[in-house]
Amino acid sequence: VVDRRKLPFDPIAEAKRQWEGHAWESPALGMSIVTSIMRLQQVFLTQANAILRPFGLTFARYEVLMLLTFSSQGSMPLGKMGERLQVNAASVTNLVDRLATQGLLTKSPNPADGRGTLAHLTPAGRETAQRATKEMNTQLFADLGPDRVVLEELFHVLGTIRQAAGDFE
Amino acid sequence: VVDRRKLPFDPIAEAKRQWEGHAWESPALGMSIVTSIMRLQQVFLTQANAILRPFGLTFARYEVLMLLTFSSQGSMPLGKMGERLQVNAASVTNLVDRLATQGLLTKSPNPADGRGTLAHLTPAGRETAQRATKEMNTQLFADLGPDRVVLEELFHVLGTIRQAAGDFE
DNA sequence: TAAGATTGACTCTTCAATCTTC
DNA sequence: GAAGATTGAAGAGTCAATCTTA
Repeated sequence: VVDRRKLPFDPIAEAKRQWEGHAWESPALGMSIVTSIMRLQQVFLTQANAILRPFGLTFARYEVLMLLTFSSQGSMPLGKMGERLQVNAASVTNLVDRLATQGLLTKSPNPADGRGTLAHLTPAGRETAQRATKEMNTQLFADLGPDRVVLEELFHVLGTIRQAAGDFE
Repeated sequence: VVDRRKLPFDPIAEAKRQWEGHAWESPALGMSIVTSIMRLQQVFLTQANAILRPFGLTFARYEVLMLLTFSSQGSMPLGKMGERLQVNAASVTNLVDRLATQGLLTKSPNPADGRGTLAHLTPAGRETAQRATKEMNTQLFADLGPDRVVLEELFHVLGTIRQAAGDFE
């Protein structure tokens, strides 16, 4: 599984230099940050999926499970889940169906809306989410590198950019 | 195309509060940052692909083109491209084949290694990359929201995290 | 044996089209 | 008509297995 070899230099910093040398001084920084985000997402996703594999989960399905865990009744309409997770309705259907097949949640018609569907966490789903979170917390979330103060500031800046990009109001 | 509706609050900040309320105070910040990165990548990717669509490109293929643009000869072995872009060899094959079909690059055996393949930028490829970059610079990279000083610091912190995650040495 | 590249299977994502119900 | 949900198609990513050459 050593496919993504470690480079002896930062390829994005190198790209930034190239950009600055091609009369693109101004957007070079933005390009570097967008590329860094893209790369970091891949790294995190790979690590998360490796941690979640023993539980039969992927990061996308883990997020669905955690969303239900945090809901008051352990259930939620599919449309609301899509809003919260910011994913397409088609993705929600796909993820929920897989989790239902795994017995981690059940689907049922929404009594409040004949068009809607409700996803409801099963005891097995709650149990799996709990155990998976323990691993995610220790193996991925606990230590990203920089210290707490820097990470607090980072979270704030990322929020500002997400807001500027229209992710929320 | 208004599928990803804008929420009146930040769903990740909400998740952070939930995390902190479930005896996971310590990893809550790391979870929030990982999730923010995941979400921001989706937002950037969607915007980038919308900008690149008129050129018949996707962000992944655009990166391949730009890498070749910056190489001295306009050509590079596929394996080296995978290292630089930090993507799987299978992805490189796929992307290069698509770009070759579009006439934006050509494939040829590597004279220095009988096992290898070289991708070489065509004039059309160089032209397309140049025009696409103009749009990417003005529509995406030029203004991410925060001012220059904050973005410089952000780029540095992201680099630290990528390094801690083993993206480069 | 190891490295470069390719293929096929699987997951996740979006988009477009469709069906049912409000 | 609009909203909730589903389906199918296309793109991109991983992994595992394979083929060829060093």
